[in-house]
Amino acid sequence: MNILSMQENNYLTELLRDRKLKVTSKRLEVLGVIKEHSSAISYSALQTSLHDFDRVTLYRTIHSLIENGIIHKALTEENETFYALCSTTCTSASHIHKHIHFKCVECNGVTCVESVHPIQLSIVGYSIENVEIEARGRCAACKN
Amino acid sequence: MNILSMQENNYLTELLRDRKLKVTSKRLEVLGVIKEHSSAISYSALQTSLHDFDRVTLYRTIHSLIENGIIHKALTEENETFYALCSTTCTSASHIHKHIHFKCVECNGVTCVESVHPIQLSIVGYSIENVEIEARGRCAACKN
DNA sequence: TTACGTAATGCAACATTGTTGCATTATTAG
DNA sequence: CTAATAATGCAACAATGTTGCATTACGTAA
Repeated sequence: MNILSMQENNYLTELLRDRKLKVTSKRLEVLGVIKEHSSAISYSALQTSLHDFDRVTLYRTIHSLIENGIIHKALTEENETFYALCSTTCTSASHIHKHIHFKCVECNGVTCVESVHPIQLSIVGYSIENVEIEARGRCAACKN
Repeated sequence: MNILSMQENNYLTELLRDRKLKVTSKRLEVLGVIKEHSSAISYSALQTSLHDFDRVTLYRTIHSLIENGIIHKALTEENETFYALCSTTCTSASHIHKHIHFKCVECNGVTCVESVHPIQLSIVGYSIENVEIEARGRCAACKN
């Protein structure tokens, strides 16, 4: 293990310690793959990247990482689930994302992007706890 | 068949004819169930409501209804898929919804609601074709 | 550092939904 | 009414979700 991956490892270890989660090799593996990925990673890509990894362990690992505000989910119309690291402010109690999940119809990538203007929603008679926004179109790289 | 259900039937028949889809009993059944439901209906509820209905036929029926702008999909964090009738302006070419999919954390119902203010999104360098918004919270009935 | 309590993991098993190919049946246009 | 074509039913398989339980690994306290 080189210095770079050790630093990586330390960062992810802190992430888990902060949430009082046990630091296990499986969790570090999953987080490592998600973090390496520049954009959100699909479930199938995540699974493919993890060798000798029990499916149920992956399922439960993803769950606990989501529950504890370390990663979050993005859904697409095609019924794919994507995962990405949360911002550092997320916890199990406060798991709110202000960004948009953008799916590029060209390269099929999903990225978390900030909206130019803050988004304010209100619905008469309803109380809103959380809002998720999915946009579809062409990303900067595929636009031309 | 009473007069009410005949009218219902006629309305749904028109819906299919307008999109050049063959009017079949299976499609009318599916549309009937979705239309009866006051809010969006989950896949499992839809399947349960349809007796003696082949799973593949349901799958393909849903697909063609979506493709032709008759129904649309709403996704939830819990990986459930909900379906609801589109507004009358949807076609296969233009399938854009301006409303919000609201999931009530109390009654678990999903409803299509209009936002108080029009929603304008833009992301620097990206071209946006469509936007879907999912809100979570308590609906008017469950709020108190 | 070791031992213990507890949480994580691996395995088996099953459920749900997605998906394709192909033979059969029903619908629509003429 | 008939022919062309699309819809349906069935079989089969794939992907992901989900639970229970035995085993293993982690973290804490001494």
